[in-house]
Amino acid sequence: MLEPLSAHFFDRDTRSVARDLLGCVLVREEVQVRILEAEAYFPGDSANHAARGRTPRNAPMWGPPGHLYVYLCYGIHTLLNLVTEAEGRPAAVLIRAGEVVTGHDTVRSRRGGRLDLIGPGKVGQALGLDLGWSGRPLGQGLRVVRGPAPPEVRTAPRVGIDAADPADVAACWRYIAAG
DNA sequence: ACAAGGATCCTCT
DNA sequence: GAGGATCCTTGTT
Repeated sequence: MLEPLSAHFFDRDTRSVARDLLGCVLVREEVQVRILEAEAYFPGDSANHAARGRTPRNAPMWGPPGHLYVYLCYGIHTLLNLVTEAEGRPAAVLIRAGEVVTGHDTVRSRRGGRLDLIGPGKVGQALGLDLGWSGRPLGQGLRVVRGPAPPEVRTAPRVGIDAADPADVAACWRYIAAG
């Protein structure tokens, strides 16, 4: 449970990483968040931010695995992605939901008294992330440690990607811890 | 330099 | 269940 995930963990198929991240725990200082839901975005995927080429924002997705890709959504929410696959292959896992393990008081103060972390903007807020975290390697302020795999994993289409190709919209590349 | 829009969340009806 | 918040990123002039 205390073993931090190495870059090696992220250096493989993004969908496998997304599934295996369920149950693992994000750790920043006293706050620990167990990952309950994640989505895979990988090379050749029209819903991927990287699908239209490299820009300053999405550049971390091309970088080495095990780094952060943080971006601002709707001007308000910081969404946390963990970069996967070999350097040069733009891919990442979006952390869509979690549950607070420790640091409840800190999360409440960051979240206006709330503790629920169902939704990617809430996860970023609970961890106190901003755009300055994008591109940083895991281990420098934020790390992920192994946790027990959930008893059951469900899959579903990804959320909020209606502009992508229909086949990619329909694909079940969202992984949800159940049970 | 400008305009459009976004891998969302919260409040109010 | 609808709508507003809010600001960065991007592509275009």
